[in-house]
Amino acid sequence: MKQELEQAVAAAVKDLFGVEVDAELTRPDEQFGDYATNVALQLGKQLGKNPREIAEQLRGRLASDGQFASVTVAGPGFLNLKLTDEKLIAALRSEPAKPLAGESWVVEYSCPNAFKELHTGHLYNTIAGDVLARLLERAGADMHRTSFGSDVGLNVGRCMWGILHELGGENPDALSKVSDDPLERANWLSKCYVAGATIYEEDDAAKQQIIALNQAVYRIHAENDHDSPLARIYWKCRQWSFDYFDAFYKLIKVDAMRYYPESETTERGLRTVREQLAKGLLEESEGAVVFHGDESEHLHTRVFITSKGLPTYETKDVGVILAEQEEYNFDHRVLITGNDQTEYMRVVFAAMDTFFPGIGDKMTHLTNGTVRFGDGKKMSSRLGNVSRAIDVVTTVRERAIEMLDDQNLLDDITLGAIKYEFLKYRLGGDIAFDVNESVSLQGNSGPYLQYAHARARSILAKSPDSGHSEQSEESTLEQILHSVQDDGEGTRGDGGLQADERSLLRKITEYTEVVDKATVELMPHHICTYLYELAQKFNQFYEHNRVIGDERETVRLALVGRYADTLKNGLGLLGITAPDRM
RNA sequence: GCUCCCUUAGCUCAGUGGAUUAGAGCGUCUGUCUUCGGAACAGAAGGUCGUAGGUUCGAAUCCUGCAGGGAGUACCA
Repeated sequence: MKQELEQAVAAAVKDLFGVEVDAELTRPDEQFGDYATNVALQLGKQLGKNPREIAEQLRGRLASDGQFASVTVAGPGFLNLKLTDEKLIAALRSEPAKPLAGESWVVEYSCPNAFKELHTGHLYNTIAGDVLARLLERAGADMHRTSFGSDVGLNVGRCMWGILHELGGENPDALSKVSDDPLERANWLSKCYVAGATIYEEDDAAKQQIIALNQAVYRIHAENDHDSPLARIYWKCRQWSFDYFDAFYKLIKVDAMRYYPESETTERGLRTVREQLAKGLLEESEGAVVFHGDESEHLHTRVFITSKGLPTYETKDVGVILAEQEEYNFDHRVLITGNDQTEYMRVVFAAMDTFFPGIGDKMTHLTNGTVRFGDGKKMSSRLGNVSRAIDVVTTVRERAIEMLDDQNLLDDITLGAIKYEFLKYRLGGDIAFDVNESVSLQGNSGPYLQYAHARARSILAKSPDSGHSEQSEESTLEQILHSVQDDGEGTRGDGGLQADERSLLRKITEYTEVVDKATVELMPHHICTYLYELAQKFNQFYEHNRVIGDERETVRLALVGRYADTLKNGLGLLGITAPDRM
């Protein structure tokens, strides 16, 4: 709809002044109209004419075109366009665009390391990634969700030390004493990790053991050892970690990702890096293989292979990117990490683009900020004293239990609260996660919107033909059109729809524009902002207008139905359920 | 030191070239209502958009300096 109108304005400009122009429409304050454009101001300079005169001429042309109830010139030359009611109703037919149809997209997110627990940063990152993937998928992309983490390295050595300590040696059978529950197993592994990490700092003998264990794990991979006691422990606990990831994703109801363990991608990265070294695209410096970032672009130098011959994360990242490219032949890859990796990733992307010219344009790096809690305290990622993802879920769930009558809705509300609380902030900056606010039923929260939805559904349930409360789009549309025309006899002069009805309808028609914007900008928070405004608009309408039993019941029911569907769709895009009752 | 990011109401945040009153939520204060789910609605108070300049018909939004905060800055991830 918006695009169609923009073309109409551009055509009018072409007709009158013979110039091509990108007529961009914005949504002005409601009192000014449904859309506004500043083309006249743009043209003023170009044509050497007074912008107001240009606007006046355009106004004349557009006013006669039939789809506008009014066209006005305001201020220095803004054009405010108000659609006819018929046109506004017709706008309900437009759907969000599918510009990515036929394209292969990879979104890489979550990225937890094996042998460790997911912390709050992972939770935020996972929820953000899940929603972005869903937005892109809705836009038509052939979507591939991936995740990348370490299953080798010093942190694994630390954990293995703790495991052996717990088991009393290389004693794989003793693992049977650990719980069967994936989440509890993860907790057990985490305690082992903390024990190892602590003693690594404090005891030199243990430190040497951990270093040896780390090397042993590399050997297990190199020799494909599945038989030695240590190998049996390693593979089993690694699998526990993977099972735990899946269990947690299931718990928070996000789609599973294809997980690339570092051990699977390192070799490819290493091979590639050595090839690039041979080509002269990387350099040897002080015994290490490094990439010198272009200083004019403020890129720094990073080590890809250490002087000891070990691959760094840079090399492993090269490996994953290539693995994803081979597996999915992506047209675009979106990576989401914490914002401390911004500069690091710029160098890796620049290096990749040097190795494989053009691939840099196919990759986008997004970041999520640090999560703070209500008291403003930041989390430390050292030694395991981080705030765990599971603790956030548990805490919010406890609050939800307190305030909920129907405990069957516990998952819906808990996850709605958590997801919305993370998603409502613009992606990139640090955020404050307020447990109390997240579960609040008033204010800008997930449960508030879920409630707003349930409230509307209950009205629909009271309607005469409540048997099919989720009517097809066409029948809803037809109903509104029909009713406007029928009821219109007396009120035709002021346009069929009453002010409050029109105002709600106008807001509903913004939905597709907001979804498009959120997708193009990769910014899900736009949807949150919009849904909240939509709910407020509905409350205003509902406060002042009776639905059931009113003579305008048919129109209003159709509006309420359309509102509820829109809210539900929007929440669905955010991965939040919309129960019919609460 | 250098590089990048951030600074909008008491708190948490939207708004990132457009206007007529810079918007929300929470908190504070006031009103409405014998409720189609009031978990609502209406209103008030609260901001020289960190600061000083500049560009522009027009700046919270772009540029520069400064202050405060954060991150990164070669063998960690």
